[in-house]
Amino acid sequence: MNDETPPPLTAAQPERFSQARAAQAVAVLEDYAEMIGDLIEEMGEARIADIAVRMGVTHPTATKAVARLKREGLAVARPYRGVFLTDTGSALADRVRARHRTVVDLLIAVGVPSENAELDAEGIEHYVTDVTLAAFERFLKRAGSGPGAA
Amino acid sequence: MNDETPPPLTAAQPERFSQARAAQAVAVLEDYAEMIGDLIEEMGEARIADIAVRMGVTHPTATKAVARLKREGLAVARPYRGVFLTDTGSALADRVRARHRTVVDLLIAVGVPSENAELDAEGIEHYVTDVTLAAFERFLKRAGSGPGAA
DNA sequence: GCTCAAATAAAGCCTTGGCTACACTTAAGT
DNA sequence: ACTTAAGTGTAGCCAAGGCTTTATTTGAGC
Repeated sequence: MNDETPPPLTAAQPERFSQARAAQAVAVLEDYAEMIGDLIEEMGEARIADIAVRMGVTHPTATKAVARLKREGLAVARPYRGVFLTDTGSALADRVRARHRTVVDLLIAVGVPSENAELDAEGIEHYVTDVTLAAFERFLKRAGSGPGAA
Repeated sequence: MNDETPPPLTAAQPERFSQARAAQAVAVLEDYAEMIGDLIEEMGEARIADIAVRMGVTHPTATKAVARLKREGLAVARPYRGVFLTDTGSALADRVRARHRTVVDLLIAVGVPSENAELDAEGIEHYVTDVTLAAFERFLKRAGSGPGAA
């Protein structure tokens, strides 16, 4: 194709984008799982209506999301009853919550205003891999006792 | 609805998610624009086939993306000819590229291994708002001359 | 100048994640 | 117990962003 033509392709490996796309695919589920976990903790159960309000979507959209969660084995629900998380779903929610906090803390630590940190973290967190998260935690620990924390 | 029932809703404002969703909507376009910019710079023009390979998608998918770019006024293309960026598209590509670099640099600065930094930045960058980007730049400048850079 | 392969386009399908409109349960009030 | 409103569910639509399959166009080679 173009391999022998003048400029040699510098091979920006497409896995990058594949990975980003894959991350995006689970992002929404993560958000819903976390939100449902919050609601259960706060109100004892998570109703479709509340989920919808919190996520800023309409009821049918929330219903669809819950259906996906059920299909993935993350949630259980009986018709016209509340939604609950499975152990897997609950664990996911906890992980997501912890990661969210770490991301927010890191953003603040490097000087992002708190309000913006919360907002940006919502999108960013889904793309923070374990390695990066670990680095964030190390940095926070270091910055906490060390010099240059903002 | 639930306002008067026992537990008071702590109002996790849904704008957060709306904003994240909106950011996600332009993320793909940004990636394509940047990629096309790269290709033009490297090879003089951006062919559909090359775009597809770089993005890790099939040709029709690249074609569709280009159609979207054209619709948004970011690119121009004549059938069976290469794809080019408009001034707007070019400016977007430049902005995206710069932002990408800043995000990668920041990740590295806080201790994320370079390989992971590149990978994660691909997803993260689209959610970094101007305010946060500015904070990143400030941090990098400070860390460059200051103490605690990893 | 014809043939044929490679590149592009066009068409049609799938899933996700939104939406509106409508149907049906539940549960509350009288 | 009946009525009725609120909450859920279902159906059907849309756009995005993938895909495969099929047609068309280009342009290279003979």
